[in-house]
Amino acid sequence: MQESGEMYLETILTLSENNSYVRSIDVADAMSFSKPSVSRAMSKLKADNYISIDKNGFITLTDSGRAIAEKIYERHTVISKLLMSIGVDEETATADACRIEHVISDKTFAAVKKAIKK
Amino acid sequence: MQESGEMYLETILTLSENNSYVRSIDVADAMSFSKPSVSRAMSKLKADNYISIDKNGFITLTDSGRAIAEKIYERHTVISKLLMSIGVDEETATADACRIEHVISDKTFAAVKKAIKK
DNA sequence: TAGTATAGTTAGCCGCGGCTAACTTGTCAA
DNA sequence: TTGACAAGTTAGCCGCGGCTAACTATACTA
Repeated sequence: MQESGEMYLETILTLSENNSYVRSIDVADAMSFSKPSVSRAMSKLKADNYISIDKNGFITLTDSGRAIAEKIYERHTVISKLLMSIGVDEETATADACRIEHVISDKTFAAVKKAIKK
Repeated sequence: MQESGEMYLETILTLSENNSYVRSIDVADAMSFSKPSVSRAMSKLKADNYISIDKNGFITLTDSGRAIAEKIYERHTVISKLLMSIGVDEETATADACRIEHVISDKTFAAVKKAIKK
């Protein structure tokens, strides 16, 4: 799983929470990517069994896809909060969290979660 | 400046501190990259005036190259310390710092430096 | 019913940044 | 002097992940 795949899954998850369905075009709009870029990405995610797509083009996360999406989303929220707690403005914190969330190890994230509780 | 360019400059800086000269082959060994990969990267860094290479193949950072290398190196050390201070083991902290150092904004890094003083 | 808008796909381009194979160049030792 | 090793370069391959152009298919509307 590459960083880009994680971003697609995370986006599908957040769109799912706010809408009754998610299509490729919704992902494309949300991420400001072209339709073909998203179409190809969805094909790969489907081939790897991270999402399924019904005959209407409605996208749902599989268990393994959801596991990744939720993992990344949790990191996103925790890292954002951590950054804001040390004085980073929300916009910057969100943008940076979006990049950090993909590159830190499980060990480090566990330590961050522990630290933020105090 | 891409992440890979930053890594090359940072590596050249650290090699410079420990050795009397730095050649492409030293960078290749340090980063476990092939000679051609480093050769091409050095050509680009030289074209963009981040390094100069003398007739012996000895590489030195220009002012702009050094500025970037030192910026990244400072981030590396600060982030490593931060992670270790919350209980991450040194190896993991170093590896993760190596990735985080390239993706955080100046604003966030400033906040991290401020926070770590306390 | 015909025209138009929307969604998706296919084909193919690009820059990035790794790689190998193979060549050149220079140095040093037998 | 020659042969071998070390360093660097050139040419070209690859996967990644964006992109546009152009096509198809569906559905709504005039």
